[in-house]
Amino acid sequence: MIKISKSVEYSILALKYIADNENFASLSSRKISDDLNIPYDLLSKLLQKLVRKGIVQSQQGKYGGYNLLVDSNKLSLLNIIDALDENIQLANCTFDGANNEDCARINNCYIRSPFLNLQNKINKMFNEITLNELTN
Amino acid sequence: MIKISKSVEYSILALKYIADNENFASLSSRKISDDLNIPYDLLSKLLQKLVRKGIVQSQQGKYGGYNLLVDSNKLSLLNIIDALDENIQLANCTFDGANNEDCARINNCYIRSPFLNLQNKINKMFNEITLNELTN
DNA sequence: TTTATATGCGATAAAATTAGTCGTATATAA
DNA sequence: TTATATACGACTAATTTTATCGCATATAAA
Repeated sequence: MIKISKSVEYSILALKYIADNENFASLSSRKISDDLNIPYDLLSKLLQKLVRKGIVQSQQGKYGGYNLLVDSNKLSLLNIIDALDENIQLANCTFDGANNEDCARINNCYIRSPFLNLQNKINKMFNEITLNELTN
Repeated sequence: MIKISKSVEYSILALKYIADNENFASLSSRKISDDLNIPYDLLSKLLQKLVRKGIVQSQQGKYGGYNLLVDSNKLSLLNIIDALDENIQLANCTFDGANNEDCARINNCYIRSPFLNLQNKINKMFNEITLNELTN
């Protein structure tokens, strides 16, 4: 429990690798995949999502690849999680507008509100840690 | 991602329910299960684990049930997670003594140490929130 | 001492989530 | 024109989580 998905892990690894090679040619997903030992197809999809969210830029064709569009001191872990359409949700009901379909106990539940508080704290923590701080 | 398992959720619900009824007869797992809408077999096992860890006390036989052994102001979320043999492990490699079987990249990994730091922060946060604070 | 009602617990099954793969289309520099 | 890249939906596999089953043991009350 409380784990970071491989998608997020791979994305952090790749983003850092791209950031560190910004001054050279752009890195292809094939090269990132080979160098970091990340499954190629999976990585490609992650990078495509990051393109759509404006975090990286892609160049198709021969000698194509990816470049970082944002400052790695400003990109937070929460930003990355968001970009991959994931989220921090401690329980089925810990989001605005949850109803009985999400949890049978919701109407007289004594843990939902404290869980929401805790979730907010974790969100805040994840929003305060940047890509640079996530790597050494 | 980043969720609290049903086991932990059910345990918190049950522990609070037991705590609130401490002055009456001890609550049977059947009653807790019925009242809180938690699968009976699952809840029983969770309570059995909590007995083994000294968090609750059980009384078998007719009119048996469970009683809390610890102060609900001192029992932390981390204590409960521990008692259920779960843990906060952000990645496969974020524990002492992780090796190549846990991650192919471990020897020149630039995210392990920051992940460990983040994990420690979450552990600390979870150790500071008590059963009382987890309920309202 | 019998009975009803509890907990104890290993084994297994079902469900859900996460991770990984495949096929095909499109883009583009050389 | 060709080689090398990204784009992306559909699908499969693996893992983890959640739930169930069957049987054993304990004990208070009738």
